[in-house]
Amino acid sequence: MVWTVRSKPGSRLRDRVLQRSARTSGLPPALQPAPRTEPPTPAHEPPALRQNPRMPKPATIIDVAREAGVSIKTVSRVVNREAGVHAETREQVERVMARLNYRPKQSARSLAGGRSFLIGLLYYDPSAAFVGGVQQGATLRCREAGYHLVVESLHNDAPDLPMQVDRMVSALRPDGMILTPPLCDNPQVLQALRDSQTPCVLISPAADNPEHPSVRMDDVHAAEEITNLLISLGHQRIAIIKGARDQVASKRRYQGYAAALKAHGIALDKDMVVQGDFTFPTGVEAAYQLLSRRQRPTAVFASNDEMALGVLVAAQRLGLEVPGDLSIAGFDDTPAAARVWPPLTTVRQPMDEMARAAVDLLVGTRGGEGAAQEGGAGGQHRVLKHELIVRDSTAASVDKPTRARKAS
Amino acid sequence: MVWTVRSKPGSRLRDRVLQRSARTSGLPPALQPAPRTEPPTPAHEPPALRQNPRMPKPATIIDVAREAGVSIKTVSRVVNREAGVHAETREQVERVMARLNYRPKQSARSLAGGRSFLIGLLYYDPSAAFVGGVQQGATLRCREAGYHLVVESLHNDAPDLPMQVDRMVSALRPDGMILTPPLCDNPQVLQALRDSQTPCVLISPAADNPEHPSVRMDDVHAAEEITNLLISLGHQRIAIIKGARDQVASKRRYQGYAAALKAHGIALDKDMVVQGDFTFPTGVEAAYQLLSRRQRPTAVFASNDEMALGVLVAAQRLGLEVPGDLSIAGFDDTPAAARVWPPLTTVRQPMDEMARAAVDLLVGTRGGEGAAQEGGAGGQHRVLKHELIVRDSTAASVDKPTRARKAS
DNA sequence: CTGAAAGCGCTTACAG
DNA sequence: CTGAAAGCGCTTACAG
Repeated sequence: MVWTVRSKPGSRLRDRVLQRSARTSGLPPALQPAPRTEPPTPAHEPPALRQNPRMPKPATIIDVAREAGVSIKTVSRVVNREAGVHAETREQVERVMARLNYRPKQSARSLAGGRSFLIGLLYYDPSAAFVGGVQQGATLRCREAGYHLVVESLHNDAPDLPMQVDRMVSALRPDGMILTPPLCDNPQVLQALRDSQTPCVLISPAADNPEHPSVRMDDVHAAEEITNLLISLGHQRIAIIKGARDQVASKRRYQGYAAALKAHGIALDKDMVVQGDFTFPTGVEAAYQLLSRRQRPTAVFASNDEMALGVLVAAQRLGLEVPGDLSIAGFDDTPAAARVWPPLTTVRQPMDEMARAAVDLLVGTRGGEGAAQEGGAGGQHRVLKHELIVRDSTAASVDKPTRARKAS
Repeated sequence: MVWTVRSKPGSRLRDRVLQRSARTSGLPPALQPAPRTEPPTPAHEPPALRQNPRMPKPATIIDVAREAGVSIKTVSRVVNREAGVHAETREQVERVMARLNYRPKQSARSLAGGRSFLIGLLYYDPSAAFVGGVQQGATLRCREAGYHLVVESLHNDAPDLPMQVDRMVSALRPDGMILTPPLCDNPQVLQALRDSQTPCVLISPAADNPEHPSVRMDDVHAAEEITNLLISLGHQRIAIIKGARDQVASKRRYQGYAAALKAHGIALDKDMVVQGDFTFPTGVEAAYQLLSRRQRPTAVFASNDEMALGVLVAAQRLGLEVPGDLSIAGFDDTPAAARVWPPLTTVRQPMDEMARAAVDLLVGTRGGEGAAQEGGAGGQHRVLKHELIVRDSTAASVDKPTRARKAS
């Protein structure tokens, strides 16, 4: 069939610009196109929540382009801070964007550009202070970088874990994922993420994974430092309450404890090692055990603050003065650690910084240096500095004269 | 200018289907189009995170339509569970979707359909167990409903709060927002949300807002019940430790306490009322005050668990038996409440259910009944049932004979 | 330094 | 019950 057309069909862009202009043309009000009403509410939308239908529609890139007298491509360049835009042009566009209160729509950017501006955070135990700290750091860094954080709570042992992960990444196509323990060590989760080609960063994984970058702190070293502190205060009988058996952090903190003792020539006494599981009651229980020994410890290093709090409560109940009769050190620097009496000596995990670093790795901020730093086939492993927080729950041993007030 | 074309231009759809088919045509391998390589990595993307470039692209609605021998519109109907698709057609499409592992892309659905499938959660204090509980319930309900939860941490007193809110909603266009205290009572936040026409649900607001639906529990009644419990155990000198002055929950819990006393003809003794601020140390401090009175209370109702824990520690330190010498009741049912010894009698806030109800309100699940239920100009206010958790920190008063074991 | 065109993958609004 | 076309609001790939 032969068709004859009288003119080159106008581009869609031009049509739309014209159409929009008509609304503000000189037509008498009665002839102006009626404001678009909302489509009939679908059955699945609650009518009560539908809002004022004649609110002006948000400005689009086309509106900005028209007002600024440039092409939409140029507006796009300004929005994305691409180099190579005349300074005057840029300023003009920025002025119009501000005036129209223009905000690029993420779904359009995502569809066209392949970036979703979404970062996913996968976690297991929502009540863990650790997850909360990571989430906090991640949201703030995301905001700075123009991204948003989508959270997903998963059971580490759910049978359909891979499917849950797949559903999330397939629908949202996040630009990256942040995994916290124990999910960051779950092979099924990692495989699902690889299948979907989603970049991810592991936070405090059990072991460095060559396939994925990770961010963590040095638990061994921190535990060693805190034990050194106790030793430097003159303590010789230093007990440790170990954390949950299935968590790597437990093992690492114990390692640091043992290393410090060894370095100072203090024999590791089995009676000074009690198993806990990171909960308050096991701290209490362990303390009762330890404090009833013929040779009582003069200091206790609990593998986390919650257990340290248990030790504190048990000691006070037994009529012991802290730190007069017993020094107590924890790990984590939870909010409660600073609030109890006496406030706890502990280690602050840099959860916030770990999360920020993870986001940086994913969105590529200072990705250049970061990526070069460590090398490794697709994996770089950052170790962030922790902080020893010395408060009043630790003091010089009653057995020996004080040697120093603080250590490393 | 006059153009002559030899055929009606093919629709974009048909072109694309043909183009895709060509890839699997009988052409010798050498002539087949090369697999698309990733575009050169932009400066802002970390090279280390780019993945295998020749992974097959995910199936689109067009692939499914072609394989199933239907139009994309029909696939769309199946995906959205619209009525009016022949059963056989539906099953055929579903089979193909499963085989191709098809997942609709949310950015495309969002751009075309105006729904983002995103729900926003705005919170202030990330360490609050309350927020954690709400988030947990919200993520789970979102997953069930095919939505995702985007979290945003905001300072309630940030000068640019409205802008921060606006940036989020303008970029993401979430289908709804969930606000927790104190943000749900912040006029600036609410105004910004109204400006953007984003539906929102308030969780536990200070007062019912006629403009927005809300979900909460009945703090007054819960406090009354717990006080009744203590009264029924024979206690007459029941102290209360009030919560932070600026939180409505504090006031409501005190109201319930006072109401219960009045109903039982017990005079409100000013010496039995101490101000706290919801933190552990104020619980300890208040307990010392109360327990040093000439007329010591036999029971203490702390306005939250954290303060109740403080009372517990203080009591034990003073050599008092709990609950033998002193009954203690808290509020919140935090994880610690069940773990301390003795475990705390308290009230469980239905945070999970509140969050789920909020999501339902926003996505319109059972919106029909929900919306009709309460009426109100655009606002419906749901009050969910709390739960009185009676544990071992409360027992019969030593002063009076036991009257009952439980109340209401 | 700037722009015109095509396309991302869906849904809406119609038409039959 | 099913489908063809247009369009959502951007970015990419080119071209100049």
